[in-house]
Amino acid sequence: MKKSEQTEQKIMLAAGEIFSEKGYSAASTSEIAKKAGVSEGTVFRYFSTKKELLVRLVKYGIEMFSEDIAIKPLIELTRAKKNGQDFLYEVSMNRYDLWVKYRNLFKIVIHELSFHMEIKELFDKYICEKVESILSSTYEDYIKSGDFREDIDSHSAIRSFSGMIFILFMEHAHSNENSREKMQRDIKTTIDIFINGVGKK
Amino acid sequence: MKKSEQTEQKIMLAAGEIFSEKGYSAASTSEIAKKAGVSEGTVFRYFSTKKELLVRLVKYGIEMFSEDIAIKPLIELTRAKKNGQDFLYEVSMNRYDLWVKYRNLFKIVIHELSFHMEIKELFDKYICEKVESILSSTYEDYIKSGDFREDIDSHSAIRSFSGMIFILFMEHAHSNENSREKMQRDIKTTIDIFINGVGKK
Amino acid sequence: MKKSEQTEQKIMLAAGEIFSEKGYSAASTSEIAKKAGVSEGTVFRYFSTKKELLVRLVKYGIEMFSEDIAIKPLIELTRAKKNGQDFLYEVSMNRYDLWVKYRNLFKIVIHELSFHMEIKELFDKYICEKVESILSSTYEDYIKSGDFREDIDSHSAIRSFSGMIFILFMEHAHSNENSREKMQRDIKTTIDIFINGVGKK
Amino acid sequence: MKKSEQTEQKIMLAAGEIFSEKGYSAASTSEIAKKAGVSEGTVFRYFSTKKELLVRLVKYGIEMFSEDIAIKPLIELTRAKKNGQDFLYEVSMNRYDLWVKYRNLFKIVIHELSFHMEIKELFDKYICEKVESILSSTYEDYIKSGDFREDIDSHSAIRSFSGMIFILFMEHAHSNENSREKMQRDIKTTIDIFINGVGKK
DNA sequence: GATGAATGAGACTTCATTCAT
DNA sequence: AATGAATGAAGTCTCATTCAT
Repeated sequence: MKKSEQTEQKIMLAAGEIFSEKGYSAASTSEIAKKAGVSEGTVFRYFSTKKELLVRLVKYGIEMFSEDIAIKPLIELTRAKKNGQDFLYEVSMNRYDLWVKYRNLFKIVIHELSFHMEIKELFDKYICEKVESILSSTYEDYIKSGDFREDIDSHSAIRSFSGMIFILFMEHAHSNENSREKMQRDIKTTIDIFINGVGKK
Repeated sequence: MKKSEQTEQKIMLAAGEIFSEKGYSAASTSEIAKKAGVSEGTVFRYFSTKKELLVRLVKYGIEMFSEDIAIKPLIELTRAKKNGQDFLYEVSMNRYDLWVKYRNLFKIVIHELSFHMEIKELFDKYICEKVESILSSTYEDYIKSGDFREDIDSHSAIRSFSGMIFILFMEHAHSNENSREKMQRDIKTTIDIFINGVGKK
Repeated sequence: MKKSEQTEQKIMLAAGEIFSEKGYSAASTSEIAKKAGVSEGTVFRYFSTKKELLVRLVKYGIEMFSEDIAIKPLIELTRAKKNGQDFLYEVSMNRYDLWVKYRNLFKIVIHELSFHMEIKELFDKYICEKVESILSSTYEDYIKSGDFREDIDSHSAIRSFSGMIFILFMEHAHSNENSREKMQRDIKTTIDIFINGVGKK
Repeated sequence: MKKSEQTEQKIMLAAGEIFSEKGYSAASTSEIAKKAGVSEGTVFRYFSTKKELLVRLVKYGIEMFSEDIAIKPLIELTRAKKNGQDFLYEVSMNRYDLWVKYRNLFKIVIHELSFHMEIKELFDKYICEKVESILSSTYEDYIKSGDFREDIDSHSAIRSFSGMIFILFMEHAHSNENSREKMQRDIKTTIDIFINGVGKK
């Protein structure tokens, strides 16, 4: 990696931490420069604008995330055709690990989503659509194979499942006791609810 | 209502709109003053600090919300003992109407939650706990009455249901086609999933 | 005069001096603020932009100049119908006094003319056209009265005369020996050349 | 021409364009470097300072101009002894062509004259004095030969004539319709005024 | 000899906050 | 009680200049 690329990385890394910590607009470029160990002028050599720093940072993060989400799980999935329960568990844990890895990125994206069109577009295009497309095709396989009900449209199902998982992650993010083991148990319960419902048979 | 209270209200109203529109830290007190139709000095007569304006605004909003959520539905609930499905539907639609009414407040709370301890505490204390306590006692009634499974702890169930509904609201907030009718249908589907699951019996 | 108008004046005055001394773009707002005896923030309360400060300053100066040039000499002119020689002398000396009074303004206008469209427009509209219109009508009176040649178009004549006077002012501005007496003599010589030419009869 | 001289030329050329376009102090060295097709570092290898770039550029330009003005016209003048009218016409058109050729240089010199002593000195020494000395000796020849009046001192005459021509050039520079033909006509009129005056005989 | 990455001082500008009126 | 003028600290950004490669 060239030196200039290293500098760019250092700046994006520092910006990622500070943006996620105090939000884009409360973060100052001087603080970012200091954390990155470069002068403020250098920040603007690489990113002509504070906003551009945000957008490039998110774009770069999402690209990396995109690779991680697209490649890794599909390989594991095709390797062993699992039942719905196990599949969802794998997907959720994989997402959880990604969540941990990309925690800062997600925090930034979720926060700045509503203030910056560019971020919303990246989010819609590279996260929502991608996740939906991966899940929906698999979901419909399970319908065809007779495991899942046909009278629930896959969009609603996926949305509901995503919401359950999303809020679970949030709870863990904001709580102190957030071990991987607890997460495993919580995910299993959540999937149980999703597949079997809470109603008594 | 006294004149001074009116002024305070005007300022909080204006602040609510601007905070929700561009975020707390990107909002400027001068813009708030202008929208409220008062001078900048006046803002600081009522709120010694921009941050205090945020906190008092959220506190006030949450108190009003608290009354709305605590009183209205409980009356309706006790009036007619419903089955779980109908109860959840009522609750969800009621929450949806509240969401619409308190849209700005929620947007602010969700955004500033992670940057301001005071907001997080208010949120935990007056929203999470309140909602959880209302729902969990009812939920356990349904367990006892044999409608719901005993092997799912009420916290997990409530969390999952909240997540499903939350993300549904989000989808509507960010989409263009967001009529009340569509919401009614979506909520019914979501409750169906929650109670019966997606798995084939 | 209200206090706020006083402040605005102080800032424009300071800006006028510094702009004329080192040019618009080499002048710094902090220096202007210091010279005006206000804080830098105050400068931007009155002029949202450094550029706006320049434009408003020029506009204001030109308006004052416009009044001075339009009203004063016309009164004197109508009072006593003079011959061409005396008329031009009066006009030139009047212009010289204005030049001394508006020295800074002219320096700024002449310098920034070519970099800022707004200034050029103000200059064309309020100085060139005004001066031309005042002079040309009078000039044509002299033609009609048989004092001046008919075969020189008034625009060329006025342009030539203005150039002679302009460069004379410039010489005085850049020289050390620039008394009013010397100017009077130089103007008389210049007018002699203009009316009689340098060629021998 | 050596390679290093070429580079120096390229930089001065680029600087000349940008300085004349937006003024010395609003021009940035990075822009100059880009336009010259060299790196920013290179600019500072050849010119230790932005200011030095300006001064050397002007010095170099004035030297070239000096040769052009001193050599060419004198040859033509001595070749054919003309009358005053024709002589002035030749000189003016020659100056006009030089003006077109050195347009950028003149614009820079005129603008920076009052902000940089070095430029003013170069201007006075190499342009004013030179032009004055060339013209004044010739002018006095015409006095002696009885063509021109003796009662006008040559400095005043030359100054007046220069002003007329200067402002004519300015008018052309700022107007759209600025053909060489129009200039020829305007110069002839101007000279007519200069020699014969506008007064009726 | 040339490059372009890095710097840091300083530019313009914003804004929460104070205070005389 | 209310105003809005004034502040000054801090923010984003620019740019001449240096220096390792």
